[in-house]
Parts: sequence; C-alpha cells; structure tokens
Amino acid sequence: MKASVTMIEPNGHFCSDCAVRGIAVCASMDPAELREFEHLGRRVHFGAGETVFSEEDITTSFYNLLEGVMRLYKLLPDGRRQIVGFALPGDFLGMNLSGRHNFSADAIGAVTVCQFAKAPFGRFIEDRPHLLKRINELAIRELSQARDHMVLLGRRSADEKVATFLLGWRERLVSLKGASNTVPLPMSRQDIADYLGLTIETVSRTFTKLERHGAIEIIHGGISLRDPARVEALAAA
Amino acid sequence: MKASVTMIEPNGHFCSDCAVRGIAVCASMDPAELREFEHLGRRVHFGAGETVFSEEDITTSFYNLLEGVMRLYKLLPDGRRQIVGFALPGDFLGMNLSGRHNFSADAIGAVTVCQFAKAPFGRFIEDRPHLLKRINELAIRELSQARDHMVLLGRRSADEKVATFLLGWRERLVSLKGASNTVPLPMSRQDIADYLGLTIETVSRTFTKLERHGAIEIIHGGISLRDPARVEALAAA
DNA sequence: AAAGCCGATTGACGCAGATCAAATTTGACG
DNA sequence: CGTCAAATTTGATCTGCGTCAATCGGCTTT
Repeated sequence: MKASVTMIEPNGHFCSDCAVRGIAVCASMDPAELREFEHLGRRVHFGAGETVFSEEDITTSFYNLLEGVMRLYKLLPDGRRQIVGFALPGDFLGMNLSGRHNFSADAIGAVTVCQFAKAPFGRFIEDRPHLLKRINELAIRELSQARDHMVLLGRRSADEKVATFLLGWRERLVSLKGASNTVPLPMSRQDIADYLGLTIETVSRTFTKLERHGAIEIIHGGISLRDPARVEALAAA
Repeated sequence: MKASVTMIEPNGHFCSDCAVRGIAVCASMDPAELREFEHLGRRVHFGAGETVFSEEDITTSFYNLLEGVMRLYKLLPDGRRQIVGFALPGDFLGMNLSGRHNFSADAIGAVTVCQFAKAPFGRFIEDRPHLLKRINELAIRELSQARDHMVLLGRRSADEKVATFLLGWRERLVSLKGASNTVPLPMSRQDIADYLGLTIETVSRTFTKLERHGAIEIIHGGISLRDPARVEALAAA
C-alpha cells in the first residue's frame, strides 16, 4: 500500500520526553548531544498497511520506531514473501551498505517514526565513537536474532515454530509493556505464516491445536498463555 | 572434534604481507596503525574438523580467517544442526554482545586464523572511528546476507535452494580465486544440507538431477557449471 | 590387491505440511 | 441492524521432501 495519509508534524518535539528515550539509539547520548540531535529527526506518522520504505528504494533516511509495530520483509519475484522480522518501539531501521534498503517495511496498524535524513545523521555519528559503538551493538544484536531465526526456519517443525514465535514475541513485549500471559498479536495470520515459513492454514491449525490441548486460548487480537510450561516444552524440542 | 593438533606460531608475522591484507578488517588501517596492530594478533592453525570456538564459550578472542574454509553453525538440544554460514579468508569472526559466541565454528580442511585477544583488540579499535565503521560495515553486510538466507530457508524449494547455493558460493569464490565455472565444494553434503535446511539425500538427489539435465557436472571435490543460465533460471524462480 | 570404512548415491515408502475448497467469523459502513 | 468484503478456520486431498534401507565408490591400511 502506498503512503497516502502520511502525516508529518511540522512543530518540533523533544527527545528528552520521547517514549523510546531509554532504549533506542539515543540511549547512549548525553543531554548536550541530545539537544543537537533533536533538530535532526522529525516525527512522521503512517497509517495501517502503509509502506515506510521498500527494499529497492535508495536509502535517504534512517528511522527510529517510536510507536506501533512494523513488518520487515523481502519478496521473491513471483510474490512469495518472507518476513525477516517485526519492529517494535525503540528499533532502529535503515542501516545498510549498498545504499539501498535491503528489505521493505510496512506499518501494521498506526505507526510513529522518528525520521533522520541520511547525510546529517551520518555526519552526526561520524567521530562520535560511543554512538558508532551503539549502532554496532544494535547491528550485532540483530545479527544474533537473525541466526536464531535461521535455525527456526531451517530446522524446526510447524509446532515448534509457532510455540517459539509466541514465546519470543511475548518476551519482546515484556520489556515494553511488562510481563503478562496475554499476548497481543497485532499482525495477521498471513504475517505470522510468512515470518515462520509456513502457510496461513498451518498457522491457524496449529493455534487451534494448541488451544484444544489447553496450552493457549485464542482471544480477540491475540492469545492468552494458559499453560506456558507446555508451550515452552514444545518450543524447546 | 576437539582441537588436538592445533599449532601456534611463536614467531611474528607481518600484516603488510598478509594474504587478506586488502579485504579484511585491516583493509582500513594505515601503515602506522598496522605496525601497532601487528603485535595484537597471532597466527593459529587448525586441522580438518577441529572446532575453533563453540557457541556456549565465553568470548575471549576475535578471529580473522586467513586460509581455509570454516562452517558456522548452531545446534538444537536434540542434535539438529543449522549451518548459518561458511567463512572464507578475510572474514572476521567473534563479534557479539552477550559475551558469548552465539554460534560454533569448525575448520573444514586445514585453516589458519589470525587470533586477537578480546581486551587489547577492544582497546585498539576504541576511539578509532574508521575502524569502528569498518567493523560496522562487516556486521551490516552479514546482516544483509542473513536476511537473504532467511528467504531461502523459509520460502524456497529444494531445487531453488541448491541452485542458489551453488551460484552464491561461486560468487564468493570469484573475489578470492577469480571467475571460473569449476566450483570447488570443500564442505560435505551433510554441511550443504544443514546450510539449506534439507537432508543429505535431498541434496544428493538434486545434484544428480541437475547433472542429468546437463546444468552441472559433479566432479571430485566440487561441481562444474555446464549451463550457468539454466542454474540461474532455477535459482531465480 | 584385498579388506574395511566412510561419505555419497539410489530406491521404496510415508508423512508433515501445502494446496484446494468451503464454511464461518469479524469488521466496516450505510 | 443488515450487507458486503476480508480474515480466519476447517475439511479433504495431494505432494515434496523426509525417513529408512541398501548399495556404491573412493581412500586408507595392511
């Protein structure tokens, strides 16, 4: 979907009261840097289903996700899709070598990002080793997650994939919303299927099976973990 | 396999005449830096099948691969293995956040690495923004490759996987050995299977099928591309 | 050169998950 | 509240790839 109702807020915001101040790239900046940094980014809103950037786009901006959830994915020429990750508030997007994004990013539901023009952002972090280190850390963490996901895609059964996904997604939400057995799933079944390398039918059937076995309860907009231990047993293999 | 015949060369070497001087991390160092850097690393040899480091190991060293090929992999508790990549000369290994390697690395055939103790290496790159940037670039490139591999694992058929692997492996060898239709495959069929998320039998059958169709010829220690266009067509899908 | 071994190949068969096809639920909108 | 469209679930069937089981071929050892 094309960005049609995108809104850009003209008036400034303050990093100091930003929701992701403590977890994002900016976490490693001191107050003086933050004041300078403030002028580089601007908040942009996207509606449900809008595309923030596409894999073949030349990279002109970096993005810090402030609010909402995004799906990050790659498409094969024939339309098959692999979701390579979901982005949550605090996630930093846009790093690349080739000068092009190497994946696409859609808003799932309403999204707010902090957008930075590539060149000024690059100048800002240049010669600020602690920021380079921070960016580096983010890249390495993602790399580690990517490797875990390769194991899931290449060597796990459908049951294991779904159980692992539910636990991993819950874990990511813990740091944002606190621990809970209620796990909201803002993405569609198709998104989950494309993330796990399955079909929508298999995901749906696996959810139903987990519910029949009393491991989870399927609720509106998500699931509730009824028997976390059982789900963990499935995920562990 | 445990490292039993590992050899460490006591006498120094010179980065300036190192085989990977132009492609590795060190590519971004000036001569003065290089002389200082020289004292940090030492060459270590590993025999075929030896493990250089394991995923649960505390990271004490970084490695620059000088000669040979390595397999990088993760194991599930029940023994299933996913190879997350093959390392070639010039590749830099060991970056992580947790303080532990998050994958294991074995030598495939004889291997020479340049080993750096973690702490002095960390001190050396600290406050050298161009080196941090270089490391960053390496991480981002790997991340991009990891995402491509997720697409392969999650959304491609066995034929596509094998064809894509052969072309990708050949491409990597081009920059080291020059272009050729003869593609050496130092890794076993089992390694290829664990890289592609297949079984050894499926890999073997797919090779045979490609050969029957005149796309490749299976030769000792590798394959020869007879009809690269046909293999590319299979890989593109 | 015979024996033994290990990786690779080949064949027969089975099954997890894909595909095809409805049915059902949910959500948006007048 | 009723209508329509989209998402999800469920069922029936199919198939690509895995599993199990020989067999083959190239190396090493003696």
